[in-house]
Amino acid sequence: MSASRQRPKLTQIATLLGVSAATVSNALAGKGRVSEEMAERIRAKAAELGYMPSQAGRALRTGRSQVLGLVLPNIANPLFPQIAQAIEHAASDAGYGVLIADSRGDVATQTRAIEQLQDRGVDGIVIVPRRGTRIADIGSPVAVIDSPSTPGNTVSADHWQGGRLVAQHLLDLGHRNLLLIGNNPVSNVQNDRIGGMKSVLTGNAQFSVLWIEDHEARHGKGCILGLKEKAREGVTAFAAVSDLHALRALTELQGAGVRVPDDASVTGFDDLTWSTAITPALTTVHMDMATIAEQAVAALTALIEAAPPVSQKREHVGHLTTQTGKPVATATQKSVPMELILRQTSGPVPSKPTEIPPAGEKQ
Amino acid sequence: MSASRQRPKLTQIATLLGVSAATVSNALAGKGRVSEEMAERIRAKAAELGYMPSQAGRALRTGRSQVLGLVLPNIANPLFPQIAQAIEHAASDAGYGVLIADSRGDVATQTRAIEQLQDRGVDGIVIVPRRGTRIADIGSPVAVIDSPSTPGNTVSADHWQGGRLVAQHLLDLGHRNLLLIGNNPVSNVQNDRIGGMKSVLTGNAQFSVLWIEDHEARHGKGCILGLKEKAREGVTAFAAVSDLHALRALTELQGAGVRVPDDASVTGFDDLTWSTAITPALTTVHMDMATIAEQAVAALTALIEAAPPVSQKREHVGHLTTQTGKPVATATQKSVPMELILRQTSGPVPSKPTEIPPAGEKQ
DNA sequence: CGAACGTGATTAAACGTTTAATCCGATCGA
DNA sequence: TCGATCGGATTAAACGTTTAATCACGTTCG
Repeated sequence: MSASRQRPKLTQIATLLGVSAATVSNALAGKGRVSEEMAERIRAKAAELGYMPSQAGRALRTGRSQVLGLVLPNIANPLFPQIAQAIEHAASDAGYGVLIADSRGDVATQTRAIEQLQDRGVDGIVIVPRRGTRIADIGSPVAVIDSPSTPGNTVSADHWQGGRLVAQHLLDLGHRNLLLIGNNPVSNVQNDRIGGMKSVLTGNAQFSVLWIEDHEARHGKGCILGLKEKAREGVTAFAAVSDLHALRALTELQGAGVRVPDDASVTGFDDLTWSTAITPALTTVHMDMATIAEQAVAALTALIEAAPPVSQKREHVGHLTTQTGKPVATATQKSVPMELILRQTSGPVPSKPTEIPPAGEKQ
Repeated sequence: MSASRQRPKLTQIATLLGVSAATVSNALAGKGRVSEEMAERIRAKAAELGYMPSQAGRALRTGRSQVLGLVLPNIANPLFPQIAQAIEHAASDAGYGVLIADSRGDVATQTRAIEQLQDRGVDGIVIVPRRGTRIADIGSPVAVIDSPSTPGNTVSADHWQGGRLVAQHLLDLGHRNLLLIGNNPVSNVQNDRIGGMKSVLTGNAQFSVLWIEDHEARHGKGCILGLKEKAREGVTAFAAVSDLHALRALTELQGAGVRVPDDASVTGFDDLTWSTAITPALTTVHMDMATIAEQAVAALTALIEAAPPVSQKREHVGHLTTQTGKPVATATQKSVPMELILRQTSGPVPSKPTEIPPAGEKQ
């Protein structure tokens, strides 16, 4: 069991079998004209030696690195693991590696991150843009994951439909007085979710919207949201646009003596990992990240294959390439349905008016 | 403002200035013998053209890709964002890109992920091993982030000291009856944390340990932990080895009518992003991931520089290279102190025996 | 004054792969 | 039987960079 001493290269296989390197390359790629018998022997030898092509050599020749860049608004975002994992799987399945980059929430850093990825020679970039940002035309193939209301080559979850889902669920449970909790109206995603919810809450259902950043701007960061009072005023369901806010609501209510789901229901969005780890487990709306990532990567690879490698003598220019040679973003708009995950924080509206213990909490 | 048409290459700068490509390369690298005047002109031209060297060409020649691999036990792990972000920063500062790989919790996948990274030509690998796994000698330079009790070239937080920190804090608050909550005793990290706590809890303080996986094996996954009963039996502090478990404990206690921190204290580990978003905010122990990542990357780059590129004719073998030519892992063991973050879930032990509302919760 | 030296630049090879162009026989059709 | 065709393999160039070896030339020293 001698450990692999040197990375075997094409010429080694070639000389060992008495053929040329080109033949070996062709055989392994299944491209040129190689006899089936020869091809078989070559594949066998390659397997025996544990041959793996040098990405560097290949990249240099083909102009393709087989690597995608993933730029995120903020790696520390709790949703990030889901995204990264899904993209990594999808990319890996498509034969690509994933290089990560962090915009650290900063829009300047975001463009810098993109440039750095390009310098590293990525073939394409998946961007989850900082909220409110639009991705201008950069030189590389790009796929954006955001919300369907983002223009450009976008794939995303159908946040609007997700909003409808959860609102309908609460309606079905009998709730008629809801509080929608969001963080910041600038976010396309949050707006879509809220919009979806609103679109269902017509007729005799009433609701109001609490934007946390507004509230904190007035009362200080990390302040109490005052949900207990809301509950006393008759709100029986708290629908947050993110599990994070749902968690905040849940703990604030529980700490104030409001029983969930007996006295009030709480729902979230995103199905973060810990949403089953809390008691009661959180009712939420799940993004099918696997599908989203798959579509994003598929769109990206399509773009990559369509565009000629950057520095290639193009003799007879195809009728599809633009003047600049940039890939024509086909601007596909795909949206993937979300799924309601029923757990324990949502329940039927209480029959009698909720009995909330008197005030007197410190802070 | 003509957009960069083609990626400029060395020879373009060279011909434009009437010198050879080698001189340009030397000037930009600051290596060979180039007159300061010439170097300046070259740098200016390079900047003007926005020249960026082709990683492919460089990698092929030097055998170095300037990319590190990051292998994680499970990308979906909530701690992952912190780790990934820190590693990405550190690597970026050191001039490296970061390629991610997911072991999906599976040990077989872990080795496969490592191999894939190697095939992609990474210069070194940072591994956060699946719990209980030992990283055997793979061909590449490796840095492991786990716990100090892991053998090999490791850097990690000082989980033991972190345990001491939080236990001492609870002692100082007057708690004498604690429940330590862990998930699985196989984890080095969790063991260290528990061990550190235990080491402080001597004398008249009593405690017991609850391993969640054991408990769930008996009562079903996601079951109630029975903390209310513990509280009634006199436990006043619940110290979890992870914020995740702390959150579970907190919500279970709150839902059962136990006031935190008035009736009981709860503490966690890791300072996950949402730990300030809950009410009351979670007292926890923070890992200095930035420093850990920095040290891991530093150790890795040192190893990389020390080891000769894989396929280089080594004529006069240095006296340091081993027979196999593998990098001699110097097996540094660095541990970075943790920091106690005081928030609202920990408070003084209640003066009178805790008044817990009667049982009667529905599951 | 010739040899040694130092400085600044050039030449050429090499990294490992892909691919267009080419070559060599053998087979086939006319 | 000759030319065209085709299958199967080879040759050679190219991708963009780095670097050891070399060169030209002016200076300095013995």
